Amino acid sequence: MVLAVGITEERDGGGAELTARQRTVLDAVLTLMVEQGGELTMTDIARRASCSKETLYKWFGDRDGVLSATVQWQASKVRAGNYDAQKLDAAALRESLINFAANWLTVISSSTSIALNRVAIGQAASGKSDLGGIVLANGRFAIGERLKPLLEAGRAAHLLTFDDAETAFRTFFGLVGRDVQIRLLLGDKVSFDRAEIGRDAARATDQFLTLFGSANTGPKIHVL
Amino acid sequence: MVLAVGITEERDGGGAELTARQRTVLDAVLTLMVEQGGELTMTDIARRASCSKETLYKWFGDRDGVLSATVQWQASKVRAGNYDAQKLDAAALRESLINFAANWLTVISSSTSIALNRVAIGQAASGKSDLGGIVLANGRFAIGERLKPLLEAGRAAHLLTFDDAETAFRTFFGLVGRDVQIRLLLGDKVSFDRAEIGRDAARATDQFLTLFGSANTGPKIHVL
DNA sequence: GCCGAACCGTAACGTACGGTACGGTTGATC
DNA sequence: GATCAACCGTACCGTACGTTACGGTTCGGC
Repeated sequence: MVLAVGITEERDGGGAELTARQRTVLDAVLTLMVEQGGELTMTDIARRASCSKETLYKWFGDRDGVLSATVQWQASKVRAGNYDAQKLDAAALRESLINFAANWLTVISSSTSIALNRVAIGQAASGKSDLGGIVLANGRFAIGERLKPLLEAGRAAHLLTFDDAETAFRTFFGLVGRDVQIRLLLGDKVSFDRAEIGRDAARATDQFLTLFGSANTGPKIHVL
Repeated sequence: MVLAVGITEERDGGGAELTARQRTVLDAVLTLMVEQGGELTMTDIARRASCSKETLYKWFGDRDGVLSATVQWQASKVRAGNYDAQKLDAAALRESLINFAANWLTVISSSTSIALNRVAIGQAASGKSDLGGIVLANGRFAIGERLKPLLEAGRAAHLLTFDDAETAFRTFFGLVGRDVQIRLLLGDKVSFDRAEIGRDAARATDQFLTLFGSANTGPKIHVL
């Protein structure tokens, strides 16, 4: 729950201690990020959120605090439920993996995620207040921790074969994401509707099962 | 010689028309990007390059022009030779793929590439002067165009099976890059020495061959 | 040796923006 | 209805930085 945020910074992680008003302010920051990219001034934020700059500074300390709180606020909204896999057979495993993949693709192709990652990357360049770490912890690493139990359940059920869950997950990550995220971050217009996401998720999952599935339980049809 | 800085951008691609002095200036910008991240002021650049700001503006128009010229200058240096594959057998194909993968991993994990991508992504957020497009064209898409002939030669030699070279390449891209690039861009310290790159390149290649290799020519040993 | 072009170093200008101060308003508490 | 805290809107301040201007120096051509 509490996110360790580097050496300094020990803000709460989930936004649980934010007032409703503060949450609406941070939502305003989010929409502003999406609308005009990383270029948000404190004045912009104050105007959009209909609050005074003084209040912003009182609540969040400085501009960096506003950005940091916004990233964590968004992160706290993304958490999806874990898939606890009972009665896991090959079909259930495949379906769960496809769900994970589709979910992930939906997240990274959302305009909110793109804007947030851009801000965090821009910040990572200049070094202060580890937004990149927060985004990683709530994106890449969070999904890894949520997926690993499923992979290990698959292994326990003799549906998957691998030594290291982390390594297996990283391959899954690569098969699902491919070049999508970097292209989106660099401004490439990638059309990505629901149907396409579903197809990609299934393809990535079947490729993953080809690589890591036990001999007797490969995918039904290997779709290239 | 004079760089057009208009709406549409129709700059020359390679920096072939830059004078030696201009190239050293752009190299100074590159090292500055690496050293202090996206935060470079015109004064910084002028001081580091031992040139006057007036000259910078004369040569490149404005700050954006400097950044854009720098990105293209770096891009013009990255082009590596194509692999023309004669007498292609399974071993040669595998070796070429591993070379591609290792090369690519080396590039994306270099501090220059990271700095450049960060600048381009930051710019992509604000919209003006498509640095993201330039980086994509010289990174992701350039390597795609260089790899496809090899893939198609592999198919012609009945070593690979796929319908669409683009799709096959994107899977290869995902297997090679996995989460490396996004983690590096977000500031995660990923240790990545030459040995590790070699191992990753081989693993990704063997996974790719498992997925796309013809039945009779899989990888020697499937390394998970 | 003179001229002009190119360029360096630095100073100066204008503005945008982070951060602060302050008067006015709302709303809860008593 | 008096009091007080929280907050809005706006004006204000200081500075950093993009951009321009200018005096001084180097250097090739004649």
